[in-house]
Amino acid sequence: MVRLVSVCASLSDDELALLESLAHPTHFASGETLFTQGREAHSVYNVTAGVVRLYKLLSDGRRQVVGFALPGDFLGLAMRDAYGFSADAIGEVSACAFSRGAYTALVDAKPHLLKRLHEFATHELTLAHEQMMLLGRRTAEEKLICFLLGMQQRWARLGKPSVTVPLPMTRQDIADFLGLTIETVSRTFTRLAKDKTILIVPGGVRVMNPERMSAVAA
Amino acid sequence: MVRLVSVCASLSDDELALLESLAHPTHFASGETLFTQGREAHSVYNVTAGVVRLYKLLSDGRRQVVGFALPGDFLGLAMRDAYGFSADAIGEVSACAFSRGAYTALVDAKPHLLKRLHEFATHELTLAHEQMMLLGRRTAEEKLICFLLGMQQRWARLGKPSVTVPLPMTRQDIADFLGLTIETVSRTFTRLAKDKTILIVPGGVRVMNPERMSAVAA
DNA sequence: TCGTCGCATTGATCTGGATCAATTTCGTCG
DNA sequence: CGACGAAATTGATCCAGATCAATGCGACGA
Repeated sequence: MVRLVSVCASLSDDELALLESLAHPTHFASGETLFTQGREAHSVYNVTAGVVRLYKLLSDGRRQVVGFALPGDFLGLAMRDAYGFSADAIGEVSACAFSRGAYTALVDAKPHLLKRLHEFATHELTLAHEQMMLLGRRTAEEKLICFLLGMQQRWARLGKPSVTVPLPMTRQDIADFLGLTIETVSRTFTRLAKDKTILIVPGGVRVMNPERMSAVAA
Repeated sequence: MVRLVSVCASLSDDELALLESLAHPTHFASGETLFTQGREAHSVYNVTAGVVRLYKLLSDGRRQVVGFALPGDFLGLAMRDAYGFSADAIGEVSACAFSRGAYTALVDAKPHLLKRLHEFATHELTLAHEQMMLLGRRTAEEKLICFLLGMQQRWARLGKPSVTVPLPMTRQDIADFLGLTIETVSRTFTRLAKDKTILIVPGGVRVMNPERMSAVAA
């Protein structure tokens, strides 16, 4: 198995062995559901390949995408009785599943690991605060640009630095992440492309004017 | 000292004694700053009395309030080099301060405490996801109603259940929390009062029609 | 090759909440 | 009490982004 990214990077060999013994490697087809908001939380997942859409629904169908999980990300950490959001695969996804029991046992036995998970959670919280700023106070163009730069940085931290940002999710997913409509996302992309700020390519976007984009993101 | 709420509830007496020996009781006057976004993170705080406004600023002055801390809440947990947001007192505030060194030592020494802090952080993350749903997908009226019900529940969990929700923060603070303008907040309050859904009283709001409010919050 | 089904784009119009602009209310201090 | 300043309310108007409504455009199977 590929060495788990992020959380396991600082573990000793015996801790890593223990972790791997408890992990169930799992695979999900495109569009398949990892878990559903409100259902009993049976497992925690560590994504090893692919992208996962995390979202909440309102009873009338309005959707808010709360994040996109990339390889290395942990899902379902809240670990109360029920999952707080739904998760499904965008394209093919591989993940390591830990049963709730295995997870809590592991956490109790290895404070070291708990510390890493806590760091991961506080980092997530920081990102959530930035997303609040974005949702509450930024314009459509700023939202799009911050999203593109954010995705580019995340891929870069995973060892895939590139001026071409892969966007495997649909325009609707992006709209629901940024609190916009699909039409506004599409129009804003078109406008940025006319500006020569970006170039729209199949499956993603090429960053053409990073200076201007960074300036807008401030 | 009053027994610290939430995090310390499940600690043994010796752990509690250790915690108290490291805590610096601190007091802040109305409007005083606990810490500022971007500054070096020297302390973690546990609020013991009063309400704290947590917010992020954009370079052009746009503000997003990311939360209001009530007694029992922990601030500055992210504990990277710099604070991720600013915090200042709404009215008089008392808090226990822990130096960064004391905090990390404590966390390393007491996995039990770390587990509690981690639970606290994951709960915060769940609230942050709900706030994203609110900011991205709800109308002004829904935002206001969810905010009022949320504050009511939080006071209730602290042992102050009441149909009158105290609102020590300004309309501007509420607007910046909900991603609205002060005028929209004011108008929406007025409309809800005309509906007899709420009654505006000095320093807060009285919930008159909880059924309708819960229905809107869905 | 063609038809069809999901996206995505583009255009026309509408509207919820923002912005601009006065008041009004309230808390505080001389 | 009366005057001042900060916060809140209310009204008039505007506009960014939503909504409504066609197309466009691959990918895929027959």
